[in-house]
Amino acid sequence: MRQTKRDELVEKATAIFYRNGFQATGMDRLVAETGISKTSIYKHFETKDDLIVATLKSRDAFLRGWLFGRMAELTSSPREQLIAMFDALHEWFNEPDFHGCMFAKASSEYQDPEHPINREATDHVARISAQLAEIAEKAGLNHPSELARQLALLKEGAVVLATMGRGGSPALDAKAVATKLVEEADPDK
Amino acid sequence: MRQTKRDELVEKATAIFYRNGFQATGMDRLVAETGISKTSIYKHFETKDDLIVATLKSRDAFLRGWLFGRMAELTSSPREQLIAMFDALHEWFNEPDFHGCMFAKASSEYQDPEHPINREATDHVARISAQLAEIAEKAGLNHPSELARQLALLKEGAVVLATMGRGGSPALDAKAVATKLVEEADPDK
DNA sequence: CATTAGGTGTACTGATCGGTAAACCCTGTC
DNA sequence: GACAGGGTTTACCGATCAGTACACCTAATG
Repeated sequence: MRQTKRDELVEKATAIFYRNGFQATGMDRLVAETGISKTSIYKHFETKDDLIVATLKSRDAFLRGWLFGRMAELTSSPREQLIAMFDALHEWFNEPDFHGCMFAKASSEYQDPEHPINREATDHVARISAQLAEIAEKAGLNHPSELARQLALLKEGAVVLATMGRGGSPALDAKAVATKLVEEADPDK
Repeated sequence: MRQTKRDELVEKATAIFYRNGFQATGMDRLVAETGISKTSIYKHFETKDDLIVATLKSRDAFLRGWLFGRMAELTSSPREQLIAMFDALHEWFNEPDFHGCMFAKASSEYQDPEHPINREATDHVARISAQLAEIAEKAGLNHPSELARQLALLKEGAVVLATMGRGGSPALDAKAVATKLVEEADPDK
């Protein structure tokens, strides 16, 4: 019942795809870097695309778990969590192996909205937005869904600029804007 | 002196790469869809990467020209232009052949910061930020460079959500935030 | 001991990749 | 009328692509 080999494969493949890109990573390279035979890989996944989808599911669980977990670590107040998200992002951007958002890359490389890989990517951003809206609601702020959309906007923009920008601290720029937005959505004036 | 054939190639290749992705588009397909022979292509460009860089330069000139041109059409006031950018973006997102930002895709597919294709992509966002800062300065607003960074944040976030989001109007969400930011940067309180 | 499940290595398939070679075909200009 | 530049077609190169076939190994279970 242990499916450790499959898990090991997904975990290693996630890292390799993230670092190296999807189309740019051949199956032979995957074999070489994971030490798992191609036969074995294709016993667990019918196609490369299936494997990619699995890595995205894994990454989605990890990333959302980490982000919202870190926000909860930083503060227990839902209202402050919305702002603390940008501190968490700041930490993420400054990790030495930060290479942008894996889902943005996936969506770039597989543009067809019908493609399961693209679906997985758009699912990820939808889930993040939904969680933000939930927190905004819990915080009792005005127009929680509008606020969540705006915070998502800032979050995605910060990721892009952290990836493609030249220096600076986009997460902190975003935090400044987010702070204003949250203050304005405060029902107590 | 006429380099019409080269221009025709770059123009057609830009559209194909934008619609189809870079790595996913083979040279044979480029030949088939442009009607230009491979020999001819390689007489103008040493490698596929060189051609890609040329398409990015072309797209950069077109996109920035269109965006800032449209902003100027919508209003002559620099201050209002900063806000009108999001109306222009809204128009762009709703064009039937909108497929996201070509430079984000380029940066996704060629992650190495030393790679000329990645450089071209980061150059593009840097140029946009610089132009925004220039306009903010001209508008006489407070902290123009900070404001420009925040507007760039909103712009990139809107592009991502327009590409990967599910419906909604991210450009208009961003416009609402941008309006507040510009108002707050007004030196006359 | 026999069976079975999960793993391995090696070798291979046909297709496609980026890029090249060579012969030819116009259309202008000296 | 010779020549040259820019274009064409066709065929090809070695490398790599995703995916498969097959024989073998090993450890747990009956």
